[in-house]
Amino acid sequence: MNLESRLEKLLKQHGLRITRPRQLVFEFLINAKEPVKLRQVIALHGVWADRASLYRTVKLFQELGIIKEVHRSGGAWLELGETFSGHHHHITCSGCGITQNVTSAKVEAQLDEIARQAGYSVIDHQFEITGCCPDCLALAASKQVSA
Amino acid sequence: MNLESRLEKLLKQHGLRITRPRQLVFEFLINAKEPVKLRQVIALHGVWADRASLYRTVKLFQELGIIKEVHRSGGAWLELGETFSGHHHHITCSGCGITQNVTSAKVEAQLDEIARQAGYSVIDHQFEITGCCPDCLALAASKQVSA
DNA sequence: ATATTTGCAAATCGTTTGCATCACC
DNA sequence: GGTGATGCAAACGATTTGCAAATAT
Repeated sequence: MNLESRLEKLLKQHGLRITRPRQLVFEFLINAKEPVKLRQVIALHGVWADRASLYRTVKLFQELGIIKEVHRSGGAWLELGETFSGHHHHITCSGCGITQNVTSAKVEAQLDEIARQAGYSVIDHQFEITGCCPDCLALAASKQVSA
Repeated sequence: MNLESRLEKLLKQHGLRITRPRQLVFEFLINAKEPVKLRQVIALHGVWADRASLYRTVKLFQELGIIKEVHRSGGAWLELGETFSGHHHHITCSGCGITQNVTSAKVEAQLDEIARQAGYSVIDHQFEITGCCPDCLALAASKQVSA
């Protein structure tokens, strides 16, 4: 089943309707392929939907788990929830700003272990890596040579 | 050297002055012992300093690395920078809200490894664990028995 | 003495809310 | 027909800014 159909099904299950602003925000998130700022979503205002509806949609989607908030430098970012995008974490290039998804069973297990040793029962975890991506490293290297 | 002296030294190095609002915010962060919301800092307004000065101080401290922003659910939190508090990460109890610092060379190394395998040079990383702390687990267990 | 920082007030920005209208089931 | 969602406009809260007065070095 494609993502759009799953959205419709999920909304219907909650007695909610499929409307233009909701489809719009969902499409936007799918096409983004990486976390976006709330501001970018609200920028759809005027052309396609009202500001208030966009805010309401984002809030609703968060409650339903359709949208997940990612916390990292620069504040809060939005991406499709795990139901739609799978469990993952991020690595972001400080040069070009591109974010890639990463997964690591090893780290997940280790984080659980840390918590367990401190006597906690684990509910959730997250990690974010910042670095310089291969493309930007290559670019920096080539500039060094020619300089 | 104590923390206050180090603050004074750092400010002087940048040609900045030691003033009441700055001391106030710094003291507040030291006493907090865990990350605080910006709102809590601004709440010092009226009694001890002006709102605008508090905002300005927080911004300045972030630029100087005196204050570090921690990003996690609930938005942005503030704590003393690594120069004053050392490198660490957090585990937060979803029950009582208390945050403890955690360190793990193992996880740090694993995060570096993930980045390196993806061809990145690592600049920074962060992780946050959410769980239920020993105290809250015990409390929940005792309630279960008596119910 | 003088450059910096403060406190105040006004301006600005982002977000939420009330309500009448419109659309879906 | 009735409920739910929208769009608009007004309200709200948080943050920033200009400027004269106060303060630290």
